Formats: sequence, structure tokens, C-alpha cells
Amino acid sequence: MLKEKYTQYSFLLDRTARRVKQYAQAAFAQKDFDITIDQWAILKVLYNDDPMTHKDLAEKCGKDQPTLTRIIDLLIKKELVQRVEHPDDRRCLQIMLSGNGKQKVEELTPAVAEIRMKAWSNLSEEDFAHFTRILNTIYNNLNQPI
Amino acid sequence: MLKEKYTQYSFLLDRTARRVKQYAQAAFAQKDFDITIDQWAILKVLYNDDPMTHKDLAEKCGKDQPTLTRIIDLLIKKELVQRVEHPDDRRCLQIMLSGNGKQKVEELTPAVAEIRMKAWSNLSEEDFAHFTRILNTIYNNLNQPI
DNA sequence: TAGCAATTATTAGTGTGACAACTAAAATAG
DNA sequence: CTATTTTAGTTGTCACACTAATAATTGCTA
Repeated sequence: MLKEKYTQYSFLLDRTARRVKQYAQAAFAQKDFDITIDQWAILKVLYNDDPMTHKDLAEKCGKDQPTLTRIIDLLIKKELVQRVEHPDDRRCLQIMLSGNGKQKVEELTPAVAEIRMKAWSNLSEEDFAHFTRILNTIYNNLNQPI
Repeated sequence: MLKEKYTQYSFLLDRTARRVKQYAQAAFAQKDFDITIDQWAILKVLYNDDPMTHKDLAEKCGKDQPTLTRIIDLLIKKELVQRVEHPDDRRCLQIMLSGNGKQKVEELTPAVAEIRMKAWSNLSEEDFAHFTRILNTIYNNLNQPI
């Protein structure tokens, strides 16, 4: 491979990831969802698998633990989730959706899907398959110590 | 297209972009480059096209202006770039590399290329072409007001 | 030419990301 | 059963992203 050519991907990747996030965030703001993209991602995971410990939730969401702690703090302020003690291990805290939280996920899910789909105009099923495969390969290539 | 399936890409995209950045940052730290990935990106652009105004530099780097202002502040502290006044427009400030900055770019370029290549193990030239095309398509799809 | 609009850069505020250091509790070794 | 190590979570610090608001300057227009 010619090196120079291949060092540009990181710019495109970063730029596109930010654009996707920013587009969705702007749509959330316009529709008064009163929640950020990252907060949404966490609610969505909890909706499917609830309760979960901080550690498991962080792993599932692909965030580190300090970041997760802070996002959960914000979600608690908004009364969308609760922290409850783990029955067997007093180090652990489990997170679960509140009634409000469940309702929020159910209300917003269709609109979020609509927003997310916008990215895939002019692209095919095959493109989607390529894209996810390549992203996962890159992730795994770098998912080791230097 | 089936919507549910296609709403997952944003998670993978975000996760991979963060991993790429974090991998490169860890490599920078290990080699004592004393600079962040985003700071590097700006130095690299300036090396090819120097001087540039804040506005043009922000656009070229895909960053917004407040972010750029702060990164430039940090680069000035490290004495890698300088701000100079625009000859014709006193609103504008132009940024140019210092001697140190130029030297830094020349020293680090090969090592950075090496680090960036790691992501492409197990992938082909064709994958690269797909990947950049799809990223650009997504970017353009979302590069309009909601 | 005086007044208003557009442009360039900065500052403030909030949210997120990475890393290091810390506390508390549990697991394990001796 | 005590002492050490490991694990779960939090806090602190710095860097970056996005929005809104602001200051300074320029350009336009009446």
C-alpha cells in the first residue's frame, strides 16, 4: 500500500462521525427532545437490558467508566434513570430506567430511526455491509496495546 | 430498507472514530510527541498551505471556529505557530508555522504515517475506496439544514 | 456620510472523552 | 483470619465540540 494515500482516512472518519452526531443533535433540539445523543444511546441500551451495572453498561455503550458516571448523573437529574444497589455486591450500582425513561424511549424511537436513516440516501444495502465490516475491522485492528 | 438494521451504524461509526483517535493519541504519548492528534492535523494543513486565516483553516480542518481558536492558543503556547495580522483586513488573523513548527512536522510525518497504517491490516485497496466513498456520501447527505 | 448589515474572531457555558488518582468493598494468598 | 491484591465506581484535570452571545471591523445603502 502507498502510505501517503492511506493516512487521510482518519480525517474523513473523524469529520463524518462528528457530522452524524451534530446532525442528529440538531434534529433532537429542533424537536425539543431535551436530551443529547449520548444520553439517548444509553437509554436505548437500558430499555433492552435493564438493570445493568455501570461497568456492563459502559462496555455495552463503548464508553469509559468516568464518562458513563457523568452521563448517568445527568440522566438522574432529568429523572429518566435511577441508581439502585446491587443485591450481592455492595461495590456495584445498577442502573434502571424510570417510568419517565421508559416512556421517553418509546416516544422517541420512531423519530430517531427517521433521523438516522437520512445518512443512507444514495447508498445501497451492499454499501451498508461493506461499511460495517470495515469499521469493525479497523476497530479490532486497533483494539490492542501499541 | 429495514430501518431498525440501519440505525446501528452511528454506534459503530462513533466507536471506531474514537478508537482511531485514542490509538493514535496513545502512540503519540508513548513516543513523547508532546502534541495532540487535533493539534497535529492543524500543523499538517499549515505545512502545506501557510499562512491561512482562522476561517479558512477551520474549514480546511473541518473544525468550528471556537474550537480552532483554542487549539491555536495551545499551539502558540508550545511555540509551534504564530498569529500575524492580515495586511488588508484588520478583522482577520493569519496563522503561520514557526521554525519549530515546520521542524516538528518534518520530524513526525513518517512516524504518524506508520501509526495510521495500522488500521488497514486485513483490508484491501478496494475496501479503502469503498470506505472513503461511503464516508463522503454520508457527510454530504447530512451536510444540509434539517 | 451616517447607519445598518454582514463578517471575523473570541468568550462563556454545557456536554463528552481520555487518563490518573482515589475510596470502598470484595477476593485471594499466606 | 489477617494482609495484600483486585475490582467498581467517583472525582479531578485537560482537551475538544457545539451553540449562543459579543466585540471589532468592513461593506453597503439611503
